[in-house]
Parts: sequence; structure tokens; C-alpha cells
Amino acid sequence: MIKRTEIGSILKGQVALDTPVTVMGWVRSFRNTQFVALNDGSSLGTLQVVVNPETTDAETLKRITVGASVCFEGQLVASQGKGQTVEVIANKVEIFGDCDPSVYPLQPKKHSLEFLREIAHLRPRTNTFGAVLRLRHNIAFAIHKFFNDKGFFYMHSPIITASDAEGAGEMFRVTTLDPKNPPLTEGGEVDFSKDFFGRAANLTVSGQLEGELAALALSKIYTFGPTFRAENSNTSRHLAEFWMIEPEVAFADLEDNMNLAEAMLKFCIQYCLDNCREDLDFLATRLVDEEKSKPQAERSEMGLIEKLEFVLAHPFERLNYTEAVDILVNSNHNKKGKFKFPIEWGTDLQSEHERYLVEKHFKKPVILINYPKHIKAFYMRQNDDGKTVAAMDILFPGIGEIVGGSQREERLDKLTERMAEMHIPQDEMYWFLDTRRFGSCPHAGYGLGFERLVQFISGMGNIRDVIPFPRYPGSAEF
RNA sequence: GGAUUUAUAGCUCAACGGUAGAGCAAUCGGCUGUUAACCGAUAGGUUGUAGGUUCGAGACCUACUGAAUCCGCCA
Repeated sequence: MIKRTEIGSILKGQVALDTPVTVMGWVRSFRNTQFVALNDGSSLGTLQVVVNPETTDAETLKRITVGASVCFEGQLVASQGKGQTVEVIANKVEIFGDCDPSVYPLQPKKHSLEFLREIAHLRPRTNTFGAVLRLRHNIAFAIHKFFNDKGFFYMHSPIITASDAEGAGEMFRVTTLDPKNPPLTEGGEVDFSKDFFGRAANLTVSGQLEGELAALALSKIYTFGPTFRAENSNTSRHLAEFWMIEPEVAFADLEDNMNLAEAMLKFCIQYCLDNCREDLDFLATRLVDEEKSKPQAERSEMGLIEKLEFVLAHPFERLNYTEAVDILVNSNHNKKGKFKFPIEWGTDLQSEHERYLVEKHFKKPVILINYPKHIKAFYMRQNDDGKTVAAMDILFPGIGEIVGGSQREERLDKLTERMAEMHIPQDEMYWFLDTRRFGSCPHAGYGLGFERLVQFISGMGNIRDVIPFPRYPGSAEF
């Protein structure tokens, strides 16, 4: 068994001074052939290990290079230097893994995020990605904690699905058929009845429909799993493989849904402020440095921590789609003709319109509700006005849509009517419709893009930098 | 998928159409309580690829490839 003291616990002051410790980690810098900055990932900070260049053999000293994995045994003492309170005086050095600095891509300097994306297998060793990954873990944990504390059950929706009726996006096909020589039907089409599942199958684009099935038995459930969209999306906020949280609640309406989503988002932010302060402070500083190279007008008004605290301190603005359209139409921005796309009741809002509402007009998160029914999915509950559905989108500054949800249509006749209008095959969906046939009830739910939440809390601009190994068009390396 | 921008040393970036340079990293040496240590020296390039314009192209033009940003699709 390997015994070691984690660097994070030493830096937190959990280890008594003048006690012997064994620390293991990767060298971040080696100054003055004497001072090692050692990091083991347990925290952002590094531990200073002091080696004696006179009593340590020259060959070993040479092998202490940036990136090398090293074990030090020594004494934890108060530091003589200024930059740290404690340090380890090493009396034994063991190199676990050498790291040839002439070919190791990570240098003790600032690298661009684009470059680090090309070496995603090594980027967890950087301060930025270490911080993001620890933060990501804490947000995931906070989500489970939030729902568990509220009596929700974590439900595992399937990853492989044969229904493509939801229409949430292009799907990835799952097949074991030989692509060069697939079985064909008499009509010359690929015969998926010969495929593994006896029918065409895909990776899930949403666990919602299955989530509804569970919610109509357990009342309160959430899913948290990978989701796949085969869209040719090339933006800083889309991935082909991402993680989505989808709560579904029986005996709940749109307002309950909004309350739940707002509480959940705020809980996660508060949890990070309480538990990831060091990493958040680092990311905040990183952001300030990054923005120094931008023109004044493009810099954000608030620092990262300030922004998170601001979101916590104010209720999200809730308004109807119709009201939002009025605000946009009557805005000076519109009167001066500064919108590229016209605003008209009945069309989906463009990014620039959402940005204006969130970043200029309200300057805080916005929940837009009651959208025109023809721009939303078939399962959303139809409002009495006959024109709108009980949909809600939560828009965050810099990210755009972070949550999309609705009260679901629980009335069988209204649901099938809408499915017919939208040409959604009802026979394939018998299992979904059965929930409305047998003991239907009002219920609501939403989908939260996990990476978008990580983006918001970390302040990272590109979604590809908040997931360890991003998948997007043309890229599935590592 | 569309638009725009961009590609120069391992990394980050310079170079008016006129001999391709700096910082960091590397190599060698010095210093030794440092804080992405510091000081001196050395080495490092078919300027993304293929064409074209020009007396002369890293720079201008065309195509291709990759990247970034914005838009669309959404979470």
C-alpha cells in the first residue's frame, strides 16, 4: 500500500507542523535547483518542496523537471520564504516518472486554450483545467445533492433509443450491420429489422420521454446522463456529446417548474462559492487577464465572483414571450435599426434578441414563458388562448439558453391532436401516450445543459474547455 | 451548413512588397532562499499546402486544409 499525504490537506493546514510527510505529485516548476513546486491535483495550489542540492545526487537533481512525477519524503515546516506559509524539507527523493522537457508540450508559461485543446490528454495538468475539472465535479455533486435533498429519485434513462419522434435534433445511428454490405429489403433500403435491436436504433437526444414515464409513478425524478446530437454545430456552446439534467415532476405546473429550475441553479452556484473558492478565484483572475487584451467596451462589467453573487442576489426576471417581443419592438436598439433580424410575434427569438433582453435590458437571468405553440415541441401544454404553450426557456448572460422546459400536455385528446398536426407517428409512441390514457396528471420538467452551467460558473468562453474530452464535428480524439 | 477572421521557431507573438526577429522552452555555463527564479552564450525556419501576380512575396490574388469568432440548429 502506498502511503502519502495529499497536498490539498497540507495547504489547508490539516497537517501538523514538524511532522514527517510523504508527498507525491507532478513537478510544476523547479527553481534555483532547490525549490520544487509540487501539485497532485487535490487542490489548485502547489506545495513547495525544498531539496538540498549538495546532499542530493546530481543525477537525481537533473531528473526533477517540469512534468516529472516525484515522491518526496521529508519534514513539514514553516516556510522561511515569503510566497508560502509551509514547505517540506526533503530528505529523500524518488523519481516515479521522468518527463523529458525537450519534448513535453507543457511549459511553465501561459498556453492558449486552442493549443491546450490539441493536447487534451495533458491539459488536466494545467491550473486552468485542474480548476475547471474540480469545479465540474462539484457542480455535478451539487446537482445530485439538490435533488436528493428535495426527495427526487435519480432515474437512469436509456442511452440507446429506437424512438426518433422527439425531434430534438439529428441523431447518431447505433448499428452492428456491415456498412459495406448491409442486408437490404425488397425495396433496396437497408433492412434494420436484421439489425441488433431488430429495428433502427440511435443514441438518445433526450431522456425526457422516459423521464415522464418514471415521474408518473415516482412523482419526482431527475435524469443526469450523456446526450448526443449529430448536428453540424460549430459554436462555443454546442457539443455532439454533452451531459444533460432532466427533472420531471408530477403534480406540478409551469410556475413550479420555474421555481425548481431557479432554485437548482442558485443552489449550484452557492455550492461552488462555498466549496470551490480557490478554484473560482483562480478562474476569476484568469478571466481578468484574458480580458485585458480586449478593448474596454467588450470587457465584462463584473468579475466572475461578483457575477455569481449578483445572480444569487436577484430573482430571475420572468416574463411572457409576448411581453418580450413588445420590449424588443419598442427598444431604442430596434428603433435605431440595430437588430439584424426583425422582431415579430410568432417567430423564434434570435440570439441577438435574447442577448439584448438578458445583457442589456434586464441585466440578469431571464425566464421566458408561454411561447407560440408552432415554434415549440408537440408535448408542451397548450394554453387556453389557443396560441401559446406553457414553455419556459431560461436565458443566462453570455451563454444564452441554459434551460429549456415546459409543463407537459397531460390531456390525451389535446396531445394527439397536436401530434397529428405535427406529423408525429402515434403508433410508435403508444407507450408515451399510455401515460395519458392511464392515470394522467399535470406534470412539468426541463432540461439543463450541464456544460453550459459549468461554462457560466467557471467563466470559460468555449464549451469545449469545460468537458475533459470534447466531441464536436470533425473531432473525437482522445 | 452560412459569414468573417486567421495560419511565421516546440509555445506566445513581431517583421512598410526588399537579407525572417523577440520572449518563453531546449542545449551549455554561471549564481544559489527561489516564487512561471535570475544572468551569459548556443542552437532552432521549405513562413499550413498547391498554384499565380511581381525584378523581388511571410506580406498581394486563387484554391485546398486546419483553427477561431459570430449566425443557424439547441441544452
